[in-house]
Amino acid sequence: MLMSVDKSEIFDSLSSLQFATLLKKGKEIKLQPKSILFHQDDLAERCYLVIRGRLKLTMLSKQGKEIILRYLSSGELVAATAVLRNQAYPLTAECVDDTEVISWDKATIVALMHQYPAIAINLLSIVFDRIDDLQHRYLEVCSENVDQRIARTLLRLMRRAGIKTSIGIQINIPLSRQNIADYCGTTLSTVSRTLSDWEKKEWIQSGREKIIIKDPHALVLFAEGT
Amino acid sequence: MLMSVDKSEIFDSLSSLQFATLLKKGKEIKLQPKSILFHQDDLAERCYLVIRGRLKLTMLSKQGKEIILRYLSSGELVAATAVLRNQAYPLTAECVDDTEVISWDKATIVALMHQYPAIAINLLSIVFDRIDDLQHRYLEVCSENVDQRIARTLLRLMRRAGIKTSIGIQINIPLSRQNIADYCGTTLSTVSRTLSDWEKKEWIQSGREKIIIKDPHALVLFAEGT
DNA sequence: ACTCCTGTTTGTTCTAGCGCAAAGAAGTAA
DNA sequence: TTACTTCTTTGCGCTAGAACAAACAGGAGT
Repeated sequence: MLMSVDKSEIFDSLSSLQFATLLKKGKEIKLQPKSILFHQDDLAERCYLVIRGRLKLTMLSKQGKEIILRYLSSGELVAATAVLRNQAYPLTAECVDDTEVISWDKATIVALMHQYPAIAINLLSIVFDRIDDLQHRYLEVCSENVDQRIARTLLRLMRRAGIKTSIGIQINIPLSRQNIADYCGTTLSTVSRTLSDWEKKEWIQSGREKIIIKDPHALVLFAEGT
Repeated sequence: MLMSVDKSEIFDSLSSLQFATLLKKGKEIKLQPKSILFHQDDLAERCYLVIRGRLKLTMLSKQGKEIILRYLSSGELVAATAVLRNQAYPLTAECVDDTEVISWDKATIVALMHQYPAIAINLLSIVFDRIDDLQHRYLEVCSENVDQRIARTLLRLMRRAGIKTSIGIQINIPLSRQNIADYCGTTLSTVSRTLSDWEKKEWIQSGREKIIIKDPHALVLFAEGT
């Protein structure tokens, strides 16, 4: 199990001994697919490191529309900042697969950060990635049309969760049309139409909750608006 | 001058002596309105603390559309994360008023964070605010219609830069219709139409680059979709 | 005063893409 | 097998809001 976690950026400069202690201080939790790790607006008491599986992070708007902010996989940390600030979770974390996480409470995390200052600095680096990602997506949703955004979404997911197959790179997350729509701020029908179109062009091949990208380059060009 | 800065969150738990040393280690820069502090895609060599005035942070999309990410005022830090990671600035910072900033290079910032671990932790807190803001705006742009977003934008700016006047709360930033459009991902014409409408309803009063909010409550209700 | 420049208003046209709905396909459980 | 549930495709109408353009207005400089 350690194998899969020790790549985690947050604990980069710790020795394996230190890292083991750290894991021991946390609480291990196993979760079923579709179970909720925590709900948006609940008070953030613990933060979580994904050990195995995948989490889907979503927000719900006042009008009840769900948007997907990010998929997390093993080695990634969630809710650290909310916990540090004694705030409510700003989003909901739901498992997509069988998932295993380790959690720490605020006191432990703060103590750890003072003991190993590198943790805070590494955490900054992670948080910056999120900002960067969000800023770009915000830019996209403000300045690009839906099809381009769908293309970028597929590419993004491919990079984060792609596995090679004989005919292309498959996105290794069960992903419905609705999910993609929630991910890039559009509707199910539009995604379906667009994907059908790309399937005809042989850029992708898709089935029920399954997408294989056959021609990433074509998608990139399309996303860039050419 | 220190007066205006020592509220800055980042250096919360430092003594005034420590804080003074810190300021001395930085380089002071004075800038004219409309001058550029740094450009998107330039290599990030220094980060900046605003002492006086205001910065406008923008990103440019590949298609050449500008979006406004945030206005910064005194006591706020920008580009710390980009500098820490030796990356390019992900955005452009432009002065809106006469502005004064202090800058540090990477080596200094890193040294400071190791000397005073509280800085990194405070910085985390700031960065989290940005994420929170961005996530909410992302949610809005995905799930709300333009008018609602314009309302939220005005309210947001009012909270960050509002000053009381006899007839309402004025947004103390020179703000054109185009700026508002860039801020919430729409077009000049739409903003103009919407504001005209609200002016008739006496929710706001506006002139050239000037907006006074007369009825914040009405705007809140409208933004919530009621 | 006049001119220039930059911002604002408003009209008109046009289309991307949303909303709704109905039918089809792929799993799943009995 | 059948019945069910959940996902997907596709058609059609409709409207929010973008795009373009022309006229208008407020400041700054001379």
